[in-house]
Amino acid sequence: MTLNGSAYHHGDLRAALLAEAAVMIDEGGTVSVTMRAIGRRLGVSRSAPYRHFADKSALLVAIAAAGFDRLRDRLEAVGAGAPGAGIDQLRQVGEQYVQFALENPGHYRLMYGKEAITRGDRPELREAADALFDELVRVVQTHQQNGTIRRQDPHLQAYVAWGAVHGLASLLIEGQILGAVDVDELIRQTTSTLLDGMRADRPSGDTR
Amino acid sequence: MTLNGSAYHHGDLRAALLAEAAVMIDEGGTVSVTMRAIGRRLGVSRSAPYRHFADKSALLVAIAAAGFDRLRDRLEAVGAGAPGAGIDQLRQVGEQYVQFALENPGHYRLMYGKEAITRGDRPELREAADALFDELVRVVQTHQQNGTIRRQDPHLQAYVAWGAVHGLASLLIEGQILGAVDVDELIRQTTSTLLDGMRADRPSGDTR
DNA sequence: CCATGACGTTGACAGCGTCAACATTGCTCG
DNA sequence: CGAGCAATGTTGACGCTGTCAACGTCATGG
Repeated sequence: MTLNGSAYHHGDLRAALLAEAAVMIDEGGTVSVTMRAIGRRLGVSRSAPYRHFADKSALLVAIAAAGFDRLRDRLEAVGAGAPGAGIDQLRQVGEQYVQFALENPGHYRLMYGKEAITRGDRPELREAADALFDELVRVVQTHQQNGTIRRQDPHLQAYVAWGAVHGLASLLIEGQILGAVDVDELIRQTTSTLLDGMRADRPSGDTR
Repeated sequence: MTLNGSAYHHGDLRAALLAEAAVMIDEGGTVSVTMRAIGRRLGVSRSAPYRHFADKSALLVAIAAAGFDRLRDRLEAVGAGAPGAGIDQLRQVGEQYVQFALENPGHYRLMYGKEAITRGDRPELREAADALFDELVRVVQTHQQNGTIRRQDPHLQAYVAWGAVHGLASLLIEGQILGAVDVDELIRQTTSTLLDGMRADRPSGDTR
């Protein structure tokens, strides 16, 4: 690969496209991301991006997948410090999850919003999302073993937890939560309620 | 108003637009909804819709707001039968919430996805969403009073519950939950965990 | 009975995603 | 070292979109 290249050949346009699109997402949301506009901002012609991504959706998929990777890294880092620690660690994982969404609302929306990403299954995206979920399952299993939470199908429990933090993150990002609510308190309350429920010795009511 | 009208004047185009757009949303998602396509399908010119909606976003807002109304009606209906009943009623509210999303994925996405709806605050949409949340708060208060769940700031608790069901619904709709998971069991597990957490006498760990 | 306003249509414009044809470059292999 | 090939970038074009302006057409109330 060429480091710089002439004015004609960009050098590393692929990386530049990803970076610029990411900036645009944070500035004006996925809606503002336009193949032509990215090119314009990078001083490149409108269809140069098509040398690196089959279509707009492929570009967005790459960015979304990278988002899943970053989020997974962040959650992994929580457990890295004190492996197998207790309930505070579980709580931290949940809080970091929501925090990530709050810090990168545009990215987060893109990761979960199928609207912008057409054309059925993009394996790259699926794998990145699966890797994130696997990390959640791992965390759940660890804390089942040390008795922090009830023993139970870890996949099921991981989905429940994922849903809780994702839902909160989503509501916050979409501006559904206004009023005089202390966001930090709401996050803590959510993780507390969730963990209490995951710790309870038996389900409320029968499982039918 | 005219009941039928000639071939020129449609009769009740506004309602027809809303209905047709709703159908299109369920068929192909919000992406497939196009001002021109709606007109085409209704045998009307491409800019006829602009006599009834200022722009595309206004049309989508109207549909999304109607969705919130329908969802609220559905949740209200759960409580109407046996006012103030116990934990089974609470569970039912949660399950009906998720069920609504599963039955109307396109609508549900539109209701919560700010992507398709531009131009800042549309009061119509905000009011509809607020009305839904108010209903959730009411349910929470009722069940606090009859001792089903812990007494606590009802708004906070309603947000937690909303987040949990919304998150699950969202993950399901976006196809994040695959594998050999029994969806019904997952829904039950989510409501069980949530309700256990809302019932616990004190938060896990201090509230800090 | 006719003017007026509500409703519908057509023409036009700019912006978009994307393809095809073409230009330019750097790297590889003889 | 030089030729050619593959990678990369550009321009032209097409059909689609949202939306505005100018223009028909109709039902209705004064």
